[in-house]
Amino acid sequence: MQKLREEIGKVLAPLVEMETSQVLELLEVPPEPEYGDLAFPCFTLAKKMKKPPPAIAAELGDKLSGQKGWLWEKAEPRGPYLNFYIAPKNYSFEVLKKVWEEEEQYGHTNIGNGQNVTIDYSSPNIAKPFGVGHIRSTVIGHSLYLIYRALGYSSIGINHLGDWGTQFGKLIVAFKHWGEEGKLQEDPVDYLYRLYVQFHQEVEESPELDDEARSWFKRLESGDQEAVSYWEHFKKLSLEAYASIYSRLGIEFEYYHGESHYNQMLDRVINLVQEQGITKESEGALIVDLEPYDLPLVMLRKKDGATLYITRDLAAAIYRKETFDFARSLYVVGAEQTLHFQQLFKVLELLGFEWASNCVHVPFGMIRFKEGRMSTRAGKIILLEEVLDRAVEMAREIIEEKNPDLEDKVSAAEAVGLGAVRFGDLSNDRVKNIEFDWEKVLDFSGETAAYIQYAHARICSIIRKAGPDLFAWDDNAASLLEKEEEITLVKTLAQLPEKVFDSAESYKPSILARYLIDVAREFNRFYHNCPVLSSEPETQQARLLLINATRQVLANGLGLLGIVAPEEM
RNA sequence: GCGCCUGUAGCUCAGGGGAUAGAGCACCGGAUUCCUAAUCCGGGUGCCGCAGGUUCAAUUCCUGCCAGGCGCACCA
Repeated sequence: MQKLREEIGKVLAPLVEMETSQVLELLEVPPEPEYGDLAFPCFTLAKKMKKPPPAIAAELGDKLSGQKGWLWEKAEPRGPYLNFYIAPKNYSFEVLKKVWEEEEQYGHTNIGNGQNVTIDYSSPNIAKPFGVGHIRSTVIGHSLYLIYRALGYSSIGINHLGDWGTQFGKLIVAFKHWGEEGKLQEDPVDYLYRLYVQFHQEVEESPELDDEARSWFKRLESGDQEAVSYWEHFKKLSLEAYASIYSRLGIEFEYYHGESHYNQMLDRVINLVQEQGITKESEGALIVDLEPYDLPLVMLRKKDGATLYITRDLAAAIYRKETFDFARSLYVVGAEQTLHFQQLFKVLELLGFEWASNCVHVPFGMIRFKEGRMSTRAGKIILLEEVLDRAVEMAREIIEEKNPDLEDKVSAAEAVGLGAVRFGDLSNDRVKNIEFDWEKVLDFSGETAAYIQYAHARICSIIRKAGPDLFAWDDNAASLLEKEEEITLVKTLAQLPEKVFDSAESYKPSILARYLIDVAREFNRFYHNCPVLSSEPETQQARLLLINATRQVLANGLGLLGIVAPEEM
C-alpha cells in the first residue's frame, strides 16, 4: 500500500541521507511474513558509510527503536535488512476504508489522464474460421483494453481484420472453380474455410493456381467489379459469424478497421517513403533496404504492383496517429510476427516519426498440438466455438453435481465455462507457447478461474445471509481485525492497484490473473479459520467488511480480465 | 547460415541480483453437527539446460554452447 511506503520513506530518508524517492525505490517486500512487511536493504549504503550492511541495519534499528508510525508499529534489523512491521489495526482500517469508498473503482487510477491508447487485437483473417489460436489476441488484447481504461486512459479497440491480401485471390479462384452459392449460404465461414483448404491441396498438383490467385488479388486492388463483389460477399458473411463469438465473449471494438480500410492511403504512404529517399527498386519490386539496421529488407510493392501486409500496416500506423493521437499504440499479435513489427517500427522511425517509439508489439506464443503447430491451411485446427461449448457444457455438469438447487444454472455455467477458457489464456506468461489439451481446457480444479469465481460466489452468499442491516461501514469494526488469516488477507487486498499498474506496464494480464489466485487462496484460508456469521457481533461486522472488500477485489480484478464474477455457482 | 523467444519439482507453470527457490496437477493421508468440500490442512521432490564472466552476492544480469519453438523479398 502506497501510504505505508510513503510513511516509511519519510522516516527513513533523513536517517540515511537520501531523497525519499530513492528510499522508496529500494524498499522491498520480504520473502517471509515473519521478516515483516516492508524491508529496507542496506547493501547500497555499505560503500557510502564504509560499514557492513548488517551494522547499518542494526544502527538504523537502534535509531528507530521504540518508534512507530500510523501504519507501522516497529522496525527491526535482521541481517542486512531493516524490516518494518505494519500496525495491523490501522493498516486494516485504511485498506478496508479505501475499498469501501472506491467500490468498483478500487484498483483504478487516473494516471492515464484521458490520453488515447490504441489497441489492435483479435484481428482475425476473414474467411478463416475463428480457431482457438485467435483467442489469445482477442482475450489478451481485450484485457489490456480494460486495464488501460482502468488506469484512466481512453482505450481505443481496433479490430484490424485481415480482409485484404492474396488470400482473397485464392478464395475467389477456389470459389469460381469449385464453389456453390447454396453451400456458402448454409455455413459461410466453414465453407470458405473448406474452399481455402481445398485450394492449398489443389495447388500442390497445379501450381498455376497460385498465379491465378495473385492475379485475382491484383484485380481486386484495382477495383475490378467482379473481384470486389466476391470480396464484399465473403467479408459480410464472415463478419456476421464473428459477431456472435464477440457478443458471447463480451468483446467490443471502437473500430472494425480492417486492412482494406487503408487502401486509399497506400499511394500516399508509398510516396511518403519514397520522398524520404529510403526506397529502392529491386527485381521490379519496391523495397526499403534495412540492412544498415541489421534487419531484412521490407517490400512495399510487388513486381505486379500489388501491395503487401506491411504497406497497409504502415498506413494504419500513420492513420492511427493522425486520427487518435495515441500516447501508445499496442499491437497484440503473435510472436511469429516479431520481425514484421521490428521492420514496421523501424520504417516509421526512418520516416522521422518520433512517435514510432510509442508503438509496441505485444507478442504471445502460439497454441500448439503435442504433435506440432495448428494449421488453417492443412485443416488442423480446433474451433473456438467448440472449445467454448464444451467448456460450458462441462461447467454445467459440475454445477448439476455440486449445486443441483441453483436457480440459474445456464448463466452460471456460461460464466464458469467461458471464464475457464479465458483464464487459461491469461494466467500464463503470454510469450510462452501453450500446448492444447482438452483435459486441461476442461479441468476446473486448481489455479483456474473457477477457483476465483467460487470464492466470489461464497462471499456473496455470506453477505446475502447477513442481510442489509448487518452490513454497513463501521469505523470501529474496521480496526478490529487481528487474526493472522485476516491480516494476511487484508495485505493481499491492498496490492490490487499495483498489480493493475504492473499488468499495464508490462502488457501482461497474467500478473493480475495470478494475483487473483492469491486473493482467492487467502480468502479460502480465512474462510476455513474465521467464521463470519457465527462470530461475536463486533467481529462479525469486521469480517463482513473484510469479505466485502475481498468480494470487491475479486469482482474488479475478474472484470479487468473480462471474466464474469457470478454471485452463485 | 543469421535473428528473436523459451529452458525452474514426474507433469503444467509462477518467481526473480541478495534472507531457507514456490504454486497447481498427479500420488498418499486427514478435515464437514458450522457461512456452497468447485474448499482447507498435512506428506517430498529440485546441479533453476550446460560452461564461463560481471558482482560483496547470480537461479535471476552478460557471453558462449546445447535443446525446443518461431522467423528471415514478392503470404499475413
